[in-house]
Amino acid sequence: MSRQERSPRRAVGDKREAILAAATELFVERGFHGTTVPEIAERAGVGAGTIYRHFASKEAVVNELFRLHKQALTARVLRDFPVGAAAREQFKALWHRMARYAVDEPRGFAFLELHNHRSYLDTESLAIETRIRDFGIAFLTAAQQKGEVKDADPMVLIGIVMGAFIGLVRFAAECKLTLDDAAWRTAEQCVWEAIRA
Amino acid sequence: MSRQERSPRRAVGDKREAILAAATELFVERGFHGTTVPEIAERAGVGAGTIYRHFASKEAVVNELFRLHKQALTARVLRDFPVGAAAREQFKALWHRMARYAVDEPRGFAFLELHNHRSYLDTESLAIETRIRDFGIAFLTAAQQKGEVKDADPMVLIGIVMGAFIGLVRFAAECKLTLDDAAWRTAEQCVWEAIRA
DNA sequence: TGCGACGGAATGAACATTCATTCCCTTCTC
DNA sequence: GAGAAGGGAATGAATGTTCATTCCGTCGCA
Repeated sequence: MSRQERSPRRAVGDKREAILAAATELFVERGFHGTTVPEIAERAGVGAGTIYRHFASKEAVVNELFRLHKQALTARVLRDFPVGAAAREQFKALWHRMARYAVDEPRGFAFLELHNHRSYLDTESLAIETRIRDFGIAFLTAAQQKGEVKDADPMVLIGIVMGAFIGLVRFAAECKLTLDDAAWRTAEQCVWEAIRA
Repeated sequence: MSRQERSPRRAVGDKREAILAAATELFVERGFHGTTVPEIAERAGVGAGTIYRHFASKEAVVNELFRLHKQALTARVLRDFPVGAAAREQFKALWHRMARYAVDEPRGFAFLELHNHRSYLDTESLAIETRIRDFGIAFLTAAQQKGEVKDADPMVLIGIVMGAFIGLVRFAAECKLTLDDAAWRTAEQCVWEAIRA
């Protein structure tokens, strides 16, 4: 509380945050079309009209969320990437950064893995979409040239790796089992063995 | 036309099938809540009211679809399973049966992997849901006892395997690349290496 | 006291579902 | 064998509901 003296407009930011948090939860639970604006307002503890004070439309909310969460994930994964390291180390770095994001921001992660977002994302959101994938493909291709990763189609490999990661998180969530550090390391080793040369 | 003389009631089955096929496509494209009943009717080439002649509600349609597709997949995977074989052979059998289903019935597969179906599936549908998973866990546990598969938590392993499979199919679909037999075999080998002891 | 953020009832559009009617096939009558 | 009658499937305009969005009176702060 005390640190908010600075900004007389603190309530603005607070409500905006509350709306985004409530919308993330509800979109994860029921999907975009299954969630109503009054529901978002209620969970956020604001009036329905207030949402339109901060966002142009329900679509604007979902696009803002997509960009925020995707950029948070991308930033974490790409920051200080060990450029010169061996592929094994690079893979470990990628895996554990994604894992930390999935653990720290379970709702954000679930939101991103949600649907066929396709139908309501705008072009800017879709452009962000491919950044991590392109990075992954570049990593795999480089590792293949060093002979550290299997010489299969990089598309197949990235599908396996990303799928395994998402599958693991989803499965754990469904079975309500918490993945500890050991489980994450075990899984990382398994998936590395799937792609190593 | 001439071959339809046999069954005066042919239209009944045909329309029901047409409704289910149209609904599968639309649910895959737009999700359950994003699809309207009149849209389903239009794509099926029937009147909106006709849908209610065959199904009690939109929810009944999606539950029927879930059961049909899930049972088709389950039947394929479990039929003539090589009970006595080595884990390596059993895994290959499981993988290639799932692969054949995904190739033969891409819409059915996409439908099953769709959502958070949770919110609109009835209890009967949810019960079917777990059959393949339970089978997979039994397979993994047995293989672990034979020392052929890594001794990690079976939940983690099944999450990786199922996730990798789904990720592969999704990725291929998104990039519009067709997986040929060789790609499927390569992927199978990769994923086996992820879990083998 | 004035200004702008806020809430939530009001609004119009879009939806799932219904129902009076049409259409087509079968069967009965002559 | 032709024609009329009956019945059940199909239809799509009509219905009541729910939704995204708007509007305006209220309230808190300066």
